[in-house]
Amino acid sequence: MQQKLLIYNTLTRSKETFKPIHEGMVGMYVCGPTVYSDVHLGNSRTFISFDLIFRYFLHLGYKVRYVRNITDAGHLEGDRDEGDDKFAKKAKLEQLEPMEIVQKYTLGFHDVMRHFNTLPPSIEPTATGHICEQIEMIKNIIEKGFAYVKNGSVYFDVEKYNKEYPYGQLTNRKLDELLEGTRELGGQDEKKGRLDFALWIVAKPETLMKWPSPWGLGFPGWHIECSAMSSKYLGETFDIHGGGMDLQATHHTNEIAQSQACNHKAPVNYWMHTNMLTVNGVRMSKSAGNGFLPGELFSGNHPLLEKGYSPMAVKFFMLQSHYRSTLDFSNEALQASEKGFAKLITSINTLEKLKPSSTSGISLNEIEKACYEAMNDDFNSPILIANLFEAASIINSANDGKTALTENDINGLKKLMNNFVFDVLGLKSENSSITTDKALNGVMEMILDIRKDIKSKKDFAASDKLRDDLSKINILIKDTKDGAIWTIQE
RNA sequence: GGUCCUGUAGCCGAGUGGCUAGGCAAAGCUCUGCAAAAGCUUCUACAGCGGUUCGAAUCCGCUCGGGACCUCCA
Repeated sequence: MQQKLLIYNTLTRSKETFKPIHEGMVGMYVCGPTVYSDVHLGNSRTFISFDLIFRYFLHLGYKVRYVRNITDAGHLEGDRDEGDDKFAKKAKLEQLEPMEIVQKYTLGFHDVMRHFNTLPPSIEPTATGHICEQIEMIKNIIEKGFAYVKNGSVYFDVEKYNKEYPYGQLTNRKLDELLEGTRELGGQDEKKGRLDFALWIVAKPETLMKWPSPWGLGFPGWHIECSAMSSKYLGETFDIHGGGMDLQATHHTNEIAQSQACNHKAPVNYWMHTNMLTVNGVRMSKSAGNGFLPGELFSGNHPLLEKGYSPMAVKFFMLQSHYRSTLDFSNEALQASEKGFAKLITSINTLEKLKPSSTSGISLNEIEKACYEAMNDDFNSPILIANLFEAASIINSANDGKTALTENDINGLKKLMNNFVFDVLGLKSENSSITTDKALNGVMEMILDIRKDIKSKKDFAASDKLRDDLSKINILIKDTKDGAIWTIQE
């Protein structure tokens, strides 16, 4: 806890020493998914990155309130503030109630997160569950004079806001520059300024999801939900707000404006943004049509995939790059991670059978220190992993009898691997003979014993048949110099 | 057009003034009835051209690539 932790803050474009508002506690808000379709792999990367951050804070002993929302209303197809929201559109398409869409994809999202072994957030609030809070906040913004009502809709007045606060501070841009980049307002547009965005949108007769408000029936704009829910659960100013880099320019910029307009203070101390997953150098996204679904990746059922990859191999692949760098997706890279991950896990298993020696040939403290230094430097997981491979190499060397480890060393290595591989990185062993099924374990022990007997009589035909037959029911036998081991192939 | 980011060995990726990650692949070796694993060793790169410096992949300038945002997106 007394360690100096550096965090790259988008606001200042530099690494800053993390100082929580309340000693020993962290308030963190991360923009969650919009649940109108399946989350793809790029979305998953963001949540895996923040899972790493969440886990590291926990490991350091912080009490963390991690809020990650579910956007289940009010997210329009375009930014024109017209038309139906994404849920209603999808609902019509699939002939379902909007809330059936929400339920379906929320469950799917949770399933994916479970596969990736991410910890659930402390609170997972939904936009539809916080309509009152959003309406209250909009009322507040109107009272403060930064929003105006037009035909049942409410818009945020960006140009007025910018006279008091720097609107484009998060992307380091001035209002004039932003204005140049936007499209002309159509004649029928209700907005006063080109950059103005909707806080509340009037319902049309065909709108499915709508709520009563002081301005009539309607539904909230996209940005207001995060401001309303983050301030409700974390306070008017909280420690960390995260999300994908693509949210920086619009969504997060508007969040700051909304909160600042209400409370006259900055809502967030540290803004953290994760970078994009790319395919052949181009960002993975729904609109580009190059999005992989996690399920396709696990099964290998996709034209661009040579085979399936396990969730942990995919997660390890992501953790081998820094969260602020783009990461390019390819079969080759994924296979490299799959093997590297297996190597790391194998070394951890090897640790169990090491015999302690009376002398020590290593300096465990140095490796441990390097691991913490890596994570304290803006959550540098690639460097952490490099150090863990260093530890793996020591373990292998000890197993070969080339390095001496005391009992203390071995226990220290176990603790190190357990802390960083399982707790901080959130990885888990996938294929192993470690099963809770006592009967299966007993039977396998017997079979291997019998096979050992057969082999010692050099009846290789019989022993190979046993191996082949077992592999047909997905139990793999490998003969090592220390005897045979078995694994279940999933 | 505007605002930024980026170019690192066959591939993926850290590093941001001197100590030159790591993984995969490849080659050689060890172990080995076979199969499969596993282990060890080797391989030294920073787009190009200038500049600053005792010293640059790292700082500055230019050129050439790649990408993001400014429109829904994690």
